[in-house]
Parts: sequence; structure tokens; C-alpha cells
Amino acid sequence: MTNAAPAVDRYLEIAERQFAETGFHGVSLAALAKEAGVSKQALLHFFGTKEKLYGAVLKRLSDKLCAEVAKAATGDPAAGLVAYFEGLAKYSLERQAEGRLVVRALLDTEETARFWPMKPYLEALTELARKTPKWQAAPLDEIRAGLFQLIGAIQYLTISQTALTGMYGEEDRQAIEERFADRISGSIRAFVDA
Amino acid sequence: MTNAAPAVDRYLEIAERQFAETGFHGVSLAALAKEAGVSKQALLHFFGTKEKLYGAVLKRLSDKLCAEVAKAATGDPAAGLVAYFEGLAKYSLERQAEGRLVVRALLDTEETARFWPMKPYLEALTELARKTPKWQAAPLDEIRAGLFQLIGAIQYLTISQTALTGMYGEEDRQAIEERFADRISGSIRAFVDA
DNA sequence: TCAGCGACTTACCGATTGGTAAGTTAACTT
DNA sequence: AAGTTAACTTACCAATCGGTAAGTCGCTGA
Repeated sequence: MTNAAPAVDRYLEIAERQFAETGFHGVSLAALAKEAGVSKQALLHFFGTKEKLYGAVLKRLSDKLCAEVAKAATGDPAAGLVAYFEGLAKYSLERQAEGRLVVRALLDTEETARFWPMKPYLEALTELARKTPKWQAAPLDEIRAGLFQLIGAIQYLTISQTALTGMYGEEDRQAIEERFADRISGSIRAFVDA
Repeated sequence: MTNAAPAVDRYLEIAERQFAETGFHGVSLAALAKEAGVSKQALLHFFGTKEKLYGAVLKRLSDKLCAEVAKAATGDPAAGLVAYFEGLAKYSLERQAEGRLVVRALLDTEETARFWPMKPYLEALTELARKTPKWQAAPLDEIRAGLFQLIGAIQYLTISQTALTGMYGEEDRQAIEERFADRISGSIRAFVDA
């Protein structure tokens, strides 16, 4: 059989960016098709419906995030966690699309949804934290609460960057981000240290 | 002149809930009109366009948030800040719509927008923090970074509640939230204490 | 060589979108 | 009593929405 995977992945990339920018309802198949340089029926051919396309985008993102956590889990758990979160905070600008999409997934996934796209990612992080001495015997709630505090703060800043630049200008935004990264650095160390 | 303020405010309330749930692009004037029990042209009569209606919703939310901060700023600044953030974390479930809307405002407001709906709210919080002994002489970036870390973590949990319930069930969600509130309590105290 | 299939295309569809135009009606003003 | 205005309504509209139907075309395995 022929191989359409590269084209499909390119469509997913375009869709990821557009969905991150304007959300599920803000994106039209026509707009996606136009940017991809194909007819919208090409997209429907591969993904069936707009919803399934959105699902595929989220699944792909989830896999990417899980792979990153897996890479951070190869060495010492505590050091891996610290490095992972510090990287997340430091490169939040470059990863805006990802962050926006994660937040949109949280906002737009209804309770009746069949699948929770970000669950594997959260569980991978929880398992990694569980491997540190400090959290070995802790209740799950406690780990999850701590992780949410870290992830939440970082992702929130990530999605706020456009607004921050608009409100205070690019220089101030950058200054805030640097201070913020320092604070996160301290918080993640406090999180893993006994 | 006659007084349409109560009706208008009711429309804004309905719009706030719908925009919080599905975002700007996910809401149609027809759906809003149906819930309000009027024709969609009634809404256009008062607000002109859908965008202006959305703007009015965000302005109203911003005013609400600012009023709350102002109330928290009447006594001791440090105590006020602690009480404000603890309340935010404790009642995050009841304030889901607000939180979702704030996040959507951050996601959907483009850089070319004329107004940043949440700016007054952020600045009110910054000024309040500035009045505490610890932050009196600190650079603005530092205060803003710290506030963002707190607000971000709380709002992130707020918008994640549906997902958390879906992933882990209502009991676990509640357990996470309680642990989370404790952690935030510690963080906000650390933020204001010298 | 030719049947079959995967990767598309053009042509089309009914429903819905935000918005305009032109009333209607009741209350208030003068 | 007449006129004005605020708060709506019904009747439309072109554009766009997601999706279906029915091909076209080049590659591939038999």
C-alpha cells in the first residue's frame, strides 16, 4: 500500500496550530484545507469528521508530551522532574501552541467525552514523582495536587504571553517570564526535596 | 428614559455562562436568544455585534473581579491578599464559569485588540501586593511573576475540574482540590511573609 | 494488461451563521 | 393629544458551515 503518513502528519501539524490559536469552534475545515493547499474533502477523506481530526490532533500532542516525560524519566527521578519543569518554564514562549492546545483541551472536553486526551501525560508525571524518595509513600491526591500547581502555573503563563505583551510590552513580558522561571525553579526543587 | 438595565444584565449573565462553556466561536446569537427567550435581534439591538456583546461580558467580569479585590484591600494588605487567594482556591468549583472565562479571554484576545479586559484586575492585585512590607520596594516584574504563579495555579485547577472528575471521579477530584487548597494556602503565606 | 485501491478532486447540499431592514408596540415627554 | 423614543419583533439575506456523492488519476500487485 502507498504511504500517506507524511501528508497526514503535515495536516495534523497545521491543524494543531490553528486549533491552538482559535479553538475547535474557531477553526473551519475550509481554512485548514486552504493552508494545507488541498481541498477540505482531502481532510475529510483521512479523518472522517472535524471532531475526529481534532481528536487526532490531541492524541498526537498527548503522545508527544508523554514521550518527553519518558525521556525525563530515564535518569534520577528527582533530577528528571526538575529538568522537565525548568525546561517547560524556560521555553514556554516557543511552546505556546502546545500550551494553548492543552488548556483548550481542558476547557472544551465535555464530561461525556469518551477519552481524556491529557490523562496519560498526567499519569506519566505522577508515576515519575512517585519514584522520588519524598513522594514514595504519599497519597496520590497529594502528588497530583502538587503537580497541578506546577503545571498550572507554567501553562497559565504560557497562554498569557500574548496578553502580557499587549498589556506591558515585549520587554516587560520577558522580564516577568525570567522572574517567573526563577520562581518555578525554586518551587519544583521544593517539590522534590525531602 | 426607560430602564432596560435589568434585562441587559440578564442577557450578560446568560452570555457569560455560554461564553465560559464553549468560547466565543462556540456560541451563536441564536442560542443566546433562545435561552434568554427573546429574538436574536433583541441582543443585536443592545450590543450591536456579537463581538461587542463579548466585550461587554468581559468588561462586566473584569469589574466584578476588581470590586472583589477592592474589598480585599480595605484592611491589612497582607491579610487581604491571603484571604483573597484562599477564597479563590476554596470556592473554585462554584466559580468555574468565571475562571473559564478569564482563561478564554487570555486565549482569545489577539494582540491587535484594543483593550485587555483583565488588565485592571491584575493591576489592582499588583497594587495590593505592593502595599505589603515585603513587596514595598520590589521591582514590578517580581510582584507580577509571583502573582501569576498563584493566580495561574488556581485558575488552572478551576478549569480542570470537569476533566479531573472525568478522569478520576468526583471523590478523587474533591480530594485533589482539598490538598491543592492547602498547598495554595502555604504558597500565598510564603508570598506575603517577609 | 488490467483490476483495484488509495489519495485525492469537483460539484453539491441543507442548515446555520452574523447581520440588515423595516416595522410594531407600549411608555414617557411635551 | 401628539410626538418621540426605547425595546423589541418578523422577514430577510449572502456567506459559510460540516458533510455527502460521485467521480478522477496514478500507482501497484497479480
